[in-house]
Amino acid sequence: MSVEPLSIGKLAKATGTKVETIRYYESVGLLAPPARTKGNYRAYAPQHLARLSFIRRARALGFSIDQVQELLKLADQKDISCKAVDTIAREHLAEIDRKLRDLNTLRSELSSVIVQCGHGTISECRIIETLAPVSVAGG
Amino acid sequence: MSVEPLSIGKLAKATGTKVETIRYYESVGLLAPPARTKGNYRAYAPQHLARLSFIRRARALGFSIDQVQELLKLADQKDISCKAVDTIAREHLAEIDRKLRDLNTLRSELSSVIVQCGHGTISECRIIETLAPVSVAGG
DNA sequence: TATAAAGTCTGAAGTCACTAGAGGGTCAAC
DNA sequence: GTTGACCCTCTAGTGACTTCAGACTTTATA
Repeated sequence: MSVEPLSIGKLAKATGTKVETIRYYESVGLLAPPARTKGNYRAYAPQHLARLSFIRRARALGFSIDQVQELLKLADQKDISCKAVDTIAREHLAEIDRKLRDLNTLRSELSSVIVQCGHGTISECRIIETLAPVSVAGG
Repeated sequence: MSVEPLSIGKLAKATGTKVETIRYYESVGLLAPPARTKGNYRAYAPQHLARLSFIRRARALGFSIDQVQELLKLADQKDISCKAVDTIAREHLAEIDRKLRDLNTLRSELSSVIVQCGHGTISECRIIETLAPVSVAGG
């Protein structure tokens, strides 16, 4: 049972990506070139959809294109050893944990701002301090 | 008790930023211009350190410079109403929650890869699927 | 005190990851 | 058979830095 191929426009819509960005990803080797129709239109398979979704989300999380490439390699580990997979995964895990910590502290500060505003109080907003690890002397 | 001002190089080192990036942030109005020494060198106060730390972390989390500006405004709410603070904070909170969800799914997939590699097994790596919300038909 | 090395200054050009535009071809629908 | 939406390639523009050139300041060493 074969699946309908997607036009670039439909792929764009399905992933919330601009058409130009998809072509750009192809040009830098992030997304494999799809088959072409008789009229030279790109015809994407479902794997492209999954892959592009992943790329977009990983990019939105602050991973560089090179890092996304590495993560994608993990997914296709055929030509990569278990040890290499492990190393790459561990490195990314450490970075993800840093990001999670930062996001959580930012989140809790923002939501306390919201709560206080809801009560009509403008309180001290300590957003900056939450992500500034160094203690600031003198005050 | 006054605090030693920081040179741009020391500020850079303390925050893991390049000197040029700091000057760039000043040029786009993200970081306030510091005082200058007799020799026209930038002399940063501790507030700059906290602020720059915040900027770097927020950028690493995928917030644009404009968004970082908004977050910084929340911290200086003097000239901004409680309602505006609330609105901006809520919007950012929604985005943060999306990022947290994505990071958590990516994290759990990566750590299961690590566990399996630790046992010497290369299992199916489902990283892509974790961040590709759409179900892929045909297989 | 001289001077070399390291750090800083401004301004302009280069890079990465897109984004928009020009000029033209393809295709479904009327 | 032509109109309009969609697609093609190629080039240029934008945001957020990064690098470079040429000159000045400060610190370390002889």
